Amino acid sequence: MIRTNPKLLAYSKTLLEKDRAQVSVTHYKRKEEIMGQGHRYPYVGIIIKGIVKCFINDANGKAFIQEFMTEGMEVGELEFFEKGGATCSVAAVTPVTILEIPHQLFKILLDKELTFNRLILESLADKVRYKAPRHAFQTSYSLERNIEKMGELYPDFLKVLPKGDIANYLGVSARSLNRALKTLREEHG
Amino acid sequence: MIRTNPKLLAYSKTLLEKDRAQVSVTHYKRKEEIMGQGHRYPYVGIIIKGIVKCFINDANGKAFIQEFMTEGMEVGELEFFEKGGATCSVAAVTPVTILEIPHQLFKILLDKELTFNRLILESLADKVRYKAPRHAFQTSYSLERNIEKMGELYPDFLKVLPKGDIANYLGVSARSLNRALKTLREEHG
DNA sequence: TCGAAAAAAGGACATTTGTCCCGCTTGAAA
DNA sequence: TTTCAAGCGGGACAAATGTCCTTTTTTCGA
Repeated sequence: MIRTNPKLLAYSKTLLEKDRAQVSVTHYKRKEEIMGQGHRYPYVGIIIKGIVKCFINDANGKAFIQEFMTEGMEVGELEFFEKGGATCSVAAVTPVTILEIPHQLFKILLDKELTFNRLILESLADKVRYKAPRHAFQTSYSLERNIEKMGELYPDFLKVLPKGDIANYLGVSARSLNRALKTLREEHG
Repeated sequence: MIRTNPKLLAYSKTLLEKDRAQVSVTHYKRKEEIMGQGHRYPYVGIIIKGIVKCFINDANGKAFIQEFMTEGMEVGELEFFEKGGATCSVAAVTPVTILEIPHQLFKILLDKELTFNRLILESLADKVRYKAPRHAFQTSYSLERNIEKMGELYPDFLKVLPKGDIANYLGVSARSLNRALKTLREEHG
């Protein structure tokens, strides 16, 4: 449930050596905004370290978290392909390091480097593939079952992620999340 | 809410002329299965005509519809990038015509034809981009509001799509859908 | 170190949605 | 034409979730 992309991370590290002059690295503190819904950025980001949340703000001010991401995941790549602002906001959940690839370089790599091109294609395919079961599961099973599932995928989630974020990821209110957690506590340990 | 891809449709039509010998065209009847979850197919499909639903079957036998798709949309492209079966099933909602591009040809086009490569990248980016607001909206607003939204995006949806499919798309039971439709009828016309 | 602010937990009640029915309509196959 | 399965509509009740609020705990900056 915290997505990662080892191949793209590895490629990013070679980029950092080979094309160091053309890329930059930025650090973000916990809770800091990395990208804002509707804004535009002249680069594609790749997470080198830390955990981010990618979310949409609805009209009522509530956030819906699409996914949590960590090493090797891209942010802002959708905006490279379609002009127009970001559809999601991205914020740091833990301290985060981002590699920024300027659009200009991104285009060159995409057109000239078959390896890079394929990595990006696979990364996009992966994001599409992942979203299907994620949302299907959530609407089909009980909240308790979904929480257990998170625990299987990432045992430390309760320690690392704030309750509010977990609730927003599951698409329920904080109250419902608490209720479900209590039920689970009473059932087993 | 019924997704389409005009650019890829246009490209497919040129493919049909230029590489006619290497591609094939298949017709499907209403309700017929085009791809089955977990199965593998040696080609990528592009919808030339008709409406399909792309869905996941959960353990309880209920279906969750990811998206409805029509002209120019791809099916089965995710399986090209990762070996392993399809994550979704695809079935015809109306009579459907599919252009089948064998994996072998798909690979060649992807590697040699920059235009095609870019179309596929954009198509994937589009699928990712679209899923964020779709699911965010659904969990944030009332069922009635979601139904109204469908009406704005596709006025004929109640005539074209079976009620059961609409309910599965919205992630609610048929009973809830009916209730909401009744409420809407009582409110306005 | 203290105090304000944020996060967490949960009570009480309202609302929404699901489940399980039953009866009506419709369309395709015998 | 008859028949039967599938789709549609809705009643009655149960279960899940949201809203609003209060209290406690934690965190972090002055």
